[in-house]
Amino acid sequence: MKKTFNKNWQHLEIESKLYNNWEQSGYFKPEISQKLSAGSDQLSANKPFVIAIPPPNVTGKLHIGHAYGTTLQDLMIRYHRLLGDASLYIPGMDHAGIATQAVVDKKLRKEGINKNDIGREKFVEEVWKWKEESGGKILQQLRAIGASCDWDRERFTLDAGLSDAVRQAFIHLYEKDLIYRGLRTVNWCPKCHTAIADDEVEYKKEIGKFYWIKYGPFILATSRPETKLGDTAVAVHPGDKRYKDMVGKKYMIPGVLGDFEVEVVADNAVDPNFGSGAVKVTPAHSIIDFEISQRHNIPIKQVIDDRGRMMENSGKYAGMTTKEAREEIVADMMKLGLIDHVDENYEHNIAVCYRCGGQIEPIPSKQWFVKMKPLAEKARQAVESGEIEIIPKRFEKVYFHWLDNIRDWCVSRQLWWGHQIPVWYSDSELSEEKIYVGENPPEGYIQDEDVLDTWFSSALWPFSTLGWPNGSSEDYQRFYPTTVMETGYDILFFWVARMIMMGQELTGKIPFKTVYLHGLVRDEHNRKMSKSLGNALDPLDLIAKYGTDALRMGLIIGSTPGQDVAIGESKIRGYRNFTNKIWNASRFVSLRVTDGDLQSGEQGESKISDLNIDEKLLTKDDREILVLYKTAKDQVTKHLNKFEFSLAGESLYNFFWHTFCDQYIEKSKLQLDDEKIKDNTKKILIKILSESLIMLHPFAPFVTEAVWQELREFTPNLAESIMISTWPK
RNA sequence: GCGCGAUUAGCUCAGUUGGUUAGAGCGCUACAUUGACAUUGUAGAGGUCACUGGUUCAAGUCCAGUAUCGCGCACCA
Repeated sequence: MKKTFNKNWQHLEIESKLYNNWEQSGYFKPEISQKLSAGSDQLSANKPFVIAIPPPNVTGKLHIGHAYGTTLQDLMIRYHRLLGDASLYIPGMDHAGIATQAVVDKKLRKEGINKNDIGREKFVEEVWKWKEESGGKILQQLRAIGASCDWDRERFTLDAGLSDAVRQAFIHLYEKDLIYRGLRTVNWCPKCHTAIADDEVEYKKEIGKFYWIKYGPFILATSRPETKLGDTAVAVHPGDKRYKDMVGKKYMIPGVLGDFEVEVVADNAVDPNFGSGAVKVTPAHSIIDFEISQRHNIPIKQVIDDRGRMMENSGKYAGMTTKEAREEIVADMMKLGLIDHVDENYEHNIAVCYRCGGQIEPIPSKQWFVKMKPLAEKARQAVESGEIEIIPKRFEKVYFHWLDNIRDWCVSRQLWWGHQIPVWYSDSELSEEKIYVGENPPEGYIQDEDVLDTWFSSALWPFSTLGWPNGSSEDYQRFYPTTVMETGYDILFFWVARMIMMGQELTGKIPFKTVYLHGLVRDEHNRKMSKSLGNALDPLDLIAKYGTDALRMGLIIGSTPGQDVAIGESKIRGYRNFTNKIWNASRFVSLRVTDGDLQSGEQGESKISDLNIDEKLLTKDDREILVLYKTAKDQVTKHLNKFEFSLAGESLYNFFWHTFCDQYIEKSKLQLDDEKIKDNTKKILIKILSESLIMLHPFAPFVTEAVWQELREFTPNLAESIMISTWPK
């Protein structure tokens, strides 16, 4: 049966078929390169190239940022597969603790179900049900982007293997005294009803009131007068002469609930130039104040509870929200003449939860913390020594700064969805008197109710996905450490730094050699994409309209690591034109080489028996294109090896379109009519076309494969798929 | 307050270790239509590379400073 070439690249009909073929043929597996390398039967024949996907949250729909990251990852994987490396792209998803719990909670509420009525077990069951329904969609979307993942190795942060990894990691850290339980003032989100880590707190500018209050012998300022009920000290700077004689003394302070005693301490945390230089200290409801209290042995008095309401010990204010209590207390202080004056337009930052946007109420709470200092030192060393390279390099400075100022990481969360902490207590008060950390708790012990921060399991991702803690598992042995970690710069601290720390501590190795950080995707006017602006682009819409290849090229070309990328439909449309150019150049070559019909697109019968070009028959134009081709090929290879994807893509684009198509194909039209050099010209066309297709494949996997299959009809020795062909030497 | 980035064509951005006439996409102008492709081709217009100073035979690129915009971190008691 004769093949016909359409006039245009029909991405809609063909892309998913090609993807299914690839997946079924097993080309996505790293073992394919073993099969291909002739005569080699040992696994070590091909050097591994491994990327673990940044696992998308089960909650979400893939947005264009995912498409960008996935494209970069898949580009590297496909390039290395063509180089003959044993390339493994590990797919998976993240259970996303708070986010997922919130989504399912909301969904159940709509159905009139309160999670507290059905209880933990039932609720978690509901989340699993929801995960099964929603999770699959994301994986289909990754396929649509062309991600050549080995789906047999797909992992989920809450599956059995990874849960085991989390338990082993926790136990290891506990045994090495790198994780501990402590009562501390932590960032508490009353809405999510859980503690969160320092870096999960965001700050929002707000105009509020700044109250200058008469405070015994002091006048001092506060934006939160309601916390006065929990004050236990006043702090001043050690060098502040104004208060020198007062340090160490105790004073009775008049308050709305009667007088109370505070001690004056000197602490460097106080800025003598701000306010009056004297600070009221509320250890229970300010993390800084808590730290001051620890240094000076000051008592902690909690007056706000975990719902953000005043507690029993707050007299007439008990039960009020902090906001209500503030108004009442201010009014009462006015009456008592305790307010000196008020700044009405005081601009300050308020702490809000990164997840729900609700205001953070610091409260004292028993939580688990990871000791970060010892881990951070080694993590610093790995990058400093060059063992790990961060691209672009300037992020190394950001990384160092974060590590140098690190605080202990609060890893326990008061949620139900996640890895329950593998700690058991002998008594129901969950005191630490008798505690068991491990896997086989003694009879009658009660497990800690809390779960671990989502990022705790994410931190293990590069090795937990490969079989760790089973150090002798084949995948772990062969593919760990992974090669490249490609992700957004916005999660350098949340994720990348913690993977490095956990990798070093738990496996004794760095988890990856190169960190490639991409930027945020913005709209074509460089504005942040958002629902409210209505400028968010849906990658699936774009794929349907212009094809995956066009989207991929549009995202890659003209973008650079660490820098935000602006993209709009017009850019993608431009690259759609390019994918069509690839299709049509191939159509031309195919029809002329087989002596087919350019009108109908019907392929002819002629075949090429061998591809050896006769040097003696080369025309001036032939020589010229061969030189230009070689230059382009060297450029592209060089750029890809240096992670310069945009430049590689641009070189290819320009060579293919404006050199090969615009110049050589035009010249070849004359040569193909000359019997003497006709065959040689065909060979040159095929050589440059087929090799260009291979180089274009990581950028535009679908159209290159579609065309490759056409070329195989009449060209000897082409691999059964372009995916597993060989990068031109 | 500390740190980082950006400033290049009308718009959005590339520009690798300093080296001829500074590039791309989109947009714009003129011409070309049964010719692989109009999702095209040919030709073209459009830039004092934010500003000031310095290093150099040579600076968009390196150094110092200024301005504007953006981001991160810390703090705001």
